[in-house]
Parts: sequence; structure tokens; C-alpha cells
Amino acid sequence: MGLSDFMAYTINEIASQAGVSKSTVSRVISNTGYTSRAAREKVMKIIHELQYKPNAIARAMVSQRTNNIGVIIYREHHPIASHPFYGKILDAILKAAGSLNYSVYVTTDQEMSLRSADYMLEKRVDGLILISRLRQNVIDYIRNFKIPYLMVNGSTEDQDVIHIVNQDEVGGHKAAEYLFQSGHRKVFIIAGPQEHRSHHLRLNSFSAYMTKQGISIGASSIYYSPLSNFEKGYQAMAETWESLICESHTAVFATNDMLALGAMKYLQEKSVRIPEQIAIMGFDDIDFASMVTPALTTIHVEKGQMGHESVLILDRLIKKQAVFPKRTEYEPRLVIRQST
Amino acid sequence: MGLSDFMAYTINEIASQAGVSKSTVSRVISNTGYTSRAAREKVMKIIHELQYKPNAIARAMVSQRTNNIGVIIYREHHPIASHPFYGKILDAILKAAGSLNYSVYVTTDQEMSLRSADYMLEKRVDGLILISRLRQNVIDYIRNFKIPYLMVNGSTEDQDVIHIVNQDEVGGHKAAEYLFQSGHRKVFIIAGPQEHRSHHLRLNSFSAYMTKQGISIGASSIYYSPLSNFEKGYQAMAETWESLICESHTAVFATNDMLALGAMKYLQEKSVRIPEQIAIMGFDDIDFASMVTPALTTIHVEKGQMGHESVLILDRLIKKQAVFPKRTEYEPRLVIRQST
DNA sequence: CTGAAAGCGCTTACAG
DNA sequence: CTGAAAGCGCTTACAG
Repeated sequence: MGLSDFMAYTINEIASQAGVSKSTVSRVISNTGYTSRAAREKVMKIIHELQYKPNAIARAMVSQRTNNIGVIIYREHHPIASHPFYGKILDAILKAAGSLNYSVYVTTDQEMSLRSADYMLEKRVDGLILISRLRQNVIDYIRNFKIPYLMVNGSTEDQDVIHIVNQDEVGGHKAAEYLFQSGHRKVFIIAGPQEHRSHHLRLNSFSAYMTKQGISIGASSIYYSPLSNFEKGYQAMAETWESLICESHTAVFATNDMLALGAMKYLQEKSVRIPEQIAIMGFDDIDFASMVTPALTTIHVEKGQMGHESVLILDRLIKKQAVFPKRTEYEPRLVIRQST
Repeated sequence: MGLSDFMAYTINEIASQAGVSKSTVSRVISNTGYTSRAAREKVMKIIHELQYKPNAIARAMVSQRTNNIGVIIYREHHPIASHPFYGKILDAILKAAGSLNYSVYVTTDQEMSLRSADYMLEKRVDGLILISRLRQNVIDYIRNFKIPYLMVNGSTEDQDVIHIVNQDEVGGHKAAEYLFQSGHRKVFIIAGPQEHRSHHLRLNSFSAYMTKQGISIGASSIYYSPLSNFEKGYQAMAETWESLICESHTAVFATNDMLALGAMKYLQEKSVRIPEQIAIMGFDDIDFASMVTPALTTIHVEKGQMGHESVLILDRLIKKQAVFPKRTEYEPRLVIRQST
């Protein structure tokens, strides 16, 4: 066995070099039970000398705890980790998990299948955070395994699933209220995919507010986009701008910032002045919203808070600690910038 | 033991229900060795009925392979996963790892300490991808454990470390060449932190090209920024714009897009016309670069390729397959848009 | 305070 | 083709 066939030291090696049993070594490492000071010091010394590291796998095997949590992000399209919305949630999860001494497995599941879940269910993790939309059959499947899990910003009607969400109805309401109070009476809406809970609720509550003010938003004032990205926002404007302005709309509300930003890009290429000729408003408050010119007015969603809280709740689930609400909601807030 | 104390089935349960030994069960699961058709079918049936999943931890214990790879992103500041540059690399890693059947641990290390490394070194992963800058002592530490690892876009002079990098010199050269050929003779530079290999090389090769053209870039034409984010780009312009324009600079080159975007924001607030009054150029080609108006001219870095390749190389290292270059370089390319 | 033994859930030679 | 046994590297009662 050459130098390249480096073998990591085991507890046995430490025990033999320290002249004690491996039980004793284990005790000093985990700092439980009684150990004489002499034994402890001897063991510590050897551990440092050899740079011994306990094998986490072996430890997980007996303790039945991995100290890992799994994050599965269900997204059909890229980006995933670098997504301006989900990426922020992920960042907060990584941070919170680190401070609670969990490691994080990150998986993406573009097929929204059982595959990623299966991987995690092979006892690799103590608990699971599911982000974004996933199918009911996946939820049922996971539940079957009795592993602690929760959903962040998903779309399920299932009352039993522990869930962290943004109050999208409140956000839609705030957006509509703000635009209405700013004098807008004819607003064009770019609506993201309606099978997504967020886009659906944002659109509905926005419309509901306007309706209550006696303003009905007709079919010709809503553009339904199958995707919620920049390109689609651009395309939405490209296809509708002419008629939109003929019908004297004074503002555009998009159900997320990416759509709004895409729309803005098109308008700027056409030298349309924002907000003078038309106001634009988004939803999410992604980083980029404040970086463009004019900066985008939007509804701020507590992405970081949601990610952070998801780890705290999961930790309690794992440790079987006291009850917690099935549903944790965060209230979004209006952020007024230059585009309106 | 109530329903809530669900225990996952083990190979023993499968064996007993199928009326065979656990050796046989193991063989049919791993599909190795001989098994009679009858035995195989019986076992498969029970496995499906019970939704049995082999315990990955136990398997890792004996096979000495975890099928996990660890990604440590060394960054002092947020964002990490959602970073417009590193997030893209991470996304590509997640994707490539998935297709090679690896799971990915993602850790961030803001202190650039040994802590994250330690975690991974507890035999949790088969190999390690280190992203961004890290200290030499961390490298030395990790090397000590003989675990396969490589660096992506790091900054080390260490010839022994397997390394994937962008050719920042080439990029700096291309940027300078393009601006020069577009007629710019007096360029202002916003330079990111010089302890970062990328920013350093980009600045140097840019200057070198200009010098060769007989244009010396004086101290008053370089703004050194301690950070490379949007805010600092904005600040750089805020502090220097007046004198910059007095000295008749015609273009601004920033050593990354975020700085360039920040600079652009300030100028737009001052109603400076871009590129008519001053041209702006960045480096990286992050997503946002093409979304702003005017769209940012920049140097495209192969973030996805770098991430993808890092997994392929690590996989070969793990499997002890044939040699590979110590250093894999990607050539960046010029992307001309509207800001110049 | 300490050590021998059993066991976590698998895989892998080895007999048969 | 199949099963009994040993072992991966730890932890945890249990005697002493």
C-alpha cells in the first residue's frame, strides 16, 4: 500500500495509539459519559496529531440521524439555484441550516417526478424541504415515508401539508390599490402561468380589487403567458403594445418581476417613456428590480424569511418538538420606485 | 409502536417475506451475481409491495462510496447560490451531477475557514468542488486528506491543484481591443478587488493592450473597488463622474458586469446618454446584462461549461480514471450589445 | 471510570 | 444458484 492509498484513520487506530478502548474514544469525542481526565487528554492529543475525523456515515448508521436536510426544487426550466426568486430562498436555507449544523443536499427535479424524492428517501436526510410546485402524487408518495417535510411556496390544496407561503392575495390587493390610488383606471395585466398558485392568486386579487372599485378588467386587458420569464414579458408587450395603447391603458401590472422587466425592455426599445407614457409594476422584488432604470415598483416578497423559517420548522419537526401551525404566511409589502 | 413510529423496512424484512436470505435480496437489488428467476421475481414483488428503499447510508458504509459530491462556495458576502455568476456554475454542477447519479451537498463558507471543509471530510462525499477564492491553508488542509477535489474559478498559484478557469487575460485583451478599435482612446476603469485572480488579470491585460497601443492608463483613470457588486459600481461613478468627464474619457470598462451595471445606473439617473456620451462595458455576461436598457456589452464567460466540466473531471478523479490536464481553460468571447 | 459485546443495514467473498 | 459469516466504523447499554 503506497502513500497514494491513504486510508483515513478510524476510531480503532485512535484507541490503540491512545492505549484505551474505542468506547472510551467514542465517549471523549461525543463528550458524553464519564472519562478520566488523563484518558481524555491522551485521546485528544492523538486525534489532533492524526487529524482524525469521525466518519459521519458510520455515525449516522447507528444514531439514525444524518444531520442532513434535503432541498428539492421543482422547476421545469432553468435557472434553478441561480433563479432570482428561488435562489434567494435557497441562500437563506443554506445559511440557516449551517447555523443549526445541518448539511444541505440540493436537488432539482425538472420532470417533477419521484426520482429526486427517491434519492432523498434512501435515508440520506433527516427531513425535506420542497420548493415550488409539485404534483399531488409526489406529495402522497413522500408522505408515505413518514419523513418530516414541508413545502415552501408550493401549490397544494392539501391541508395536511406543512406549508410556508407568501400572501399573494394581499400582494395582489396592495398592487391594485396602489395603482388605483395613483389614478390608474385602465390597467393591462401580464399574467404568469395560472396553474401556479402565486400567479393565479395575484391576478385574481388584483382583479377583485379593481372590480370592487367599479373597474372591470376585460379579456383584452389580460395577456396570459405560459411562462413567467423575461422573454415572455418582452413578447407580451411586443404582441399587445399597439392595441394596449389604443385602448388607453395607463399602467401594466405583471404577476412577477421578470415579466415586468421583459415588458419594460420592449417598451424602452420603442422609446416609450416610463412611467410618463405608461407605468409598470411587478411582483416579487427580485434584486434586479431595483437595478434597472427606471427602477421597478413592485411587491416585496419575504424570500429570505421564508427560507430561513423553513429550516427552523423542519428542525422542530425532525426533533419532534412541539406543534406548529400547518401554514405560515408572510405578508408582502409595497415597494414604490420609479417605474410608476 | 404506533403508526407514527413508522420504521422503514430493511433488507431483512424483505428477505423473510420473500423466503430467501438477505444475500439473495442484496444480489437482486444490485443485479450482480447469480439469482434464479424465481427468487428474483419473488424479491422484486415484495420490494414493490413494501416500497422498500435500500438504506444509502448502510450501503455507503460498506462500499466506501457515498455517491455524493460536495460543493463549497467560498464567498465573504451574499448572495451565494443566487449569485449571478457562481449560481450559474452551481446550476450546471447540479445538472451534470444528477446525470451521473451523484447527489450534491452545497455549503457556503463565508469565513473561508476550515469548517465547511471539515464537514465534507467526515467521509460524507466522494469528492469536492471548491468554488471561488480560498486560502492556501484551506487547500493544504484538504489535500492532506487525499480526497479528490478540484477548484473552479479560484485563485491559487499552486500548480498541483486541478483547476478550471476562465481565460481572464484573453478576456481583458478582447475588451481592450474592442474598445480601442471602436475608437476609444481614453477609457476609465472600475477595477474589482485585486486579490481576486479574475479582477486582477482582467485589469492587467486590459491595461497591457492599451499600453501596447501607446495609451497609458494613468492612476486617475482607475477606480479600485474593494467589492465587485452593484452598489460599488454605482458609488464608483458617483465619486468620479465629474472628473472623469472633464478628462474626456469616452468609455468605462468594469472588471465585471455588476460593477458596470451599478455604474450605468448612476449615469442614467444623471440622464447621461449611453453610449453616446459615454460607452460602458462589463465582463462575465450575467443574465441581467442583456436585460437592461441599453443592453450591456460584455465579455461572455462560460459559466455553465465550467460547472459541467468540473463534475466530469471530478467523476474521473473519483473513479481513478486516466489522467487529465491540471488546468482546463475556457476562452471567453466578446458580446457586443447596446452600451458601446 | 472503562472495556467487551452487540448492533445499525447493508455487501462481499466463501462454502456448499 | 444460495445462505452463513464477517465486516464497514461507529454508539450504546451493560458489567465490572
